[in-house]
Amino acid sequence: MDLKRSDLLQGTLDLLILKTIEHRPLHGYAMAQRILETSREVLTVQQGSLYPALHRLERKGLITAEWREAESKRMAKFYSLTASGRTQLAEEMDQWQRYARAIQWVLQAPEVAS
Amino acid sequence: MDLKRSDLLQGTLDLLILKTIEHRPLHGYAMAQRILETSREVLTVQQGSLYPALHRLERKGLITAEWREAESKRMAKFYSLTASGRTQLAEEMDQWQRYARAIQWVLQAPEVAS
DNA sequence: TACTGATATGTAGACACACAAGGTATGGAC
DNA sequence: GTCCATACCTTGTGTGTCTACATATCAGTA
Repeated sequence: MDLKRSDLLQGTLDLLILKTIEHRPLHGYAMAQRILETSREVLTVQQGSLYPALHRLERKGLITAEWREAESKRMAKFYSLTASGRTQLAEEMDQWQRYARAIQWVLQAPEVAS
Repeated sequence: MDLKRSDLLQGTLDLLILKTIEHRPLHGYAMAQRILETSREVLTVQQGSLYPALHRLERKGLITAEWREAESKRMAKFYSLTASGRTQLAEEMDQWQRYARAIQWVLQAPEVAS
């Protein structure tokens, strides 16, 4: 009924996840918080998007999981980048820059002379 | 089989189309050419994406079609923005800027102190 | 004791949309 | 007469995000 648009552009979630665990392992819940925080409250990652994405990335061998105790004293699944995950991250960052620049060019294209 | 990734991020095609006909009506085929050109060969709009998108936008009342003779002397369907299409364009440009900025923030987030 | 809220993980089903692959037709060049 | 660029279109498929739901633990509090 409402015109609610999807929060994330399809294809960018993987990039966000990989980037967020670039420097240290995090569990899913913390990733979502971290992304919300670093995006200054703009990007909300839904749990129904996050967990399937994590499993997908794990199946692809880009991240690995390990159960550890979180700060909260509760067990949580910490994910970290694999070597190929790191390569993938670099590629996806590159592609994003390229893509965003291209869109920008279209949006700023000078009006054509009639 | 090949790792061919999708050329366009889902959700951005409408924006590209609306922007491309902002200042003058164009037919579908020409839009694709124009987007390819203004994006400096980065963004390729497939016909199988373009035409359904045009029909979608027309159904939503954001654009209107009119058969006219093209430069090529052949009949072609020229699309132009409606008033609500113009509003939508402004909104989508806004949202894109907001979104791209947010991604950028995540990608440039300073490493957390351990 | 029972409750509430934040933490933490997960699944099932719906839906949107870009894609590949196929098709039709016309006009100009050769 | 054949080929290519132009111009339109549809069908089916896959991917990925969303909503909604289910489960469990722990801390604080009434």
